[in-house]
Amino acid sequence: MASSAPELSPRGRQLVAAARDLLEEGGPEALSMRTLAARVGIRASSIYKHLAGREDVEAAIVADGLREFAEACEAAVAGAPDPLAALGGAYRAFARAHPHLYRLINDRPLPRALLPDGLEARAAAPLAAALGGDPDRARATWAFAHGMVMLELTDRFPEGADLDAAWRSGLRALGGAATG
Amino acid sequence: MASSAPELSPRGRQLVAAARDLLEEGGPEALSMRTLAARVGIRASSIYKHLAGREDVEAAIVADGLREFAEACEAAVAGAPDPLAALGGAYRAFARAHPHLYRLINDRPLPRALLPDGLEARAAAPLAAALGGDPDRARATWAFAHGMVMLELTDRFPEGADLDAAWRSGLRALGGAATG
DNA sequence: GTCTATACCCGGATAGAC
DNA sequence: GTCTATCCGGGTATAGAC
Repeated sequence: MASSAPELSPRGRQLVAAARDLLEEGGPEALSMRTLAARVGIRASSIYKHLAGREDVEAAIVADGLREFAEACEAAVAGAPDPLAALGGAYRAFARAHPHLYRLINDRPLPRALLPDGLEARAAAPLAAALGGDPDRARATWAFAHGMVMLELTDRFPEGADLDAAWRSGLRALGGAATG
Repeated sequence: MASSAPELSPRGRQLVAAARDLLEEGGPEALSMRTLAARVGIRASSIYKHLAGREDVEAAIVADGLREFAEACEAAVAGAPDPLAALGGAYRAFARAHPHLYRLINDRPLPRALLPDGLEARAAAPLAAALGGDPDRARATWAFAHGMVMLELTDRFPEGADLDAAWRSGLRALGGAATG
């Protein structure tokens, strides 16, 4: 079972926010204890009064990002005529707006022990609801969305590929009735 | 246009093979110029007589791995009654057998300038053929396979999830006729 | 809580002797 | 082609003064 993340001091929250900014601006290489300290005007050694280390910093960013992602998905499906299409659009939009954050969250194992209880399930719920209770189809559709986003972010599609059309084609196929 | 990779000396080939072993055994962190040199019994500085640097080493591993992947896909579809299912099985089997190699190849931009001409296209051809000329559906199916593999490798599916069933569900949906 | 100073580890890469 | 020696950079983390 996941355990709730510990409360952070104001300075701790400031550090996490600055760390996220550094990550989103310059990718993982841009986020080091030294650069993070410099961003908030202290020394690297002082960070350890507020956060246990780099893993703690990253886990806090993941928790914030995952919550925002869940909120975006919930907002997208609310009242949408085609929830699956709305969800796909929100998924892709989040990844394109926050590519480094998306990869920090989704491209490696989750730091589950450092995340708030229930957050992972909350993020997964809208897709499960849109697929109407077929968990295999929901997982397949999640994989499709994650794969589309990762291949786009890593520049793997050929020049001129119509990614909107690929999204439509995939969601149309996967959104149909599951037959086994 | 991609340019052919330069020929390697026997020592160069030995270094690339050793580098791939280190990667597959211990992941990216296990592959450094120093560990690589130690593996073949020389000093790190001597590597630079055979390879331009780390990027060169990684590109050579990618080229070898991508060729092997293409061969595995070609073998899987040859004479298979259900080419798409065969391709899916070969795709997942390769990723599970070589997780670190899979990620080196597929989880970041390709070093196209250092790869042999035509290799990227060769690796993509079997899937395009299995999807019968619908490029959008082929891209969607590629994304599905990549997503399934990445989510499995990064331990993102819930405990007890039936991944075989998710693969079947996704491939069945995506393999149907494209309608738009 | 922050500082200075420091320690330790790792990495990629180069110069020049042999 | 290999070596030694070295440089530079990065990272995490700690001790002790203030």
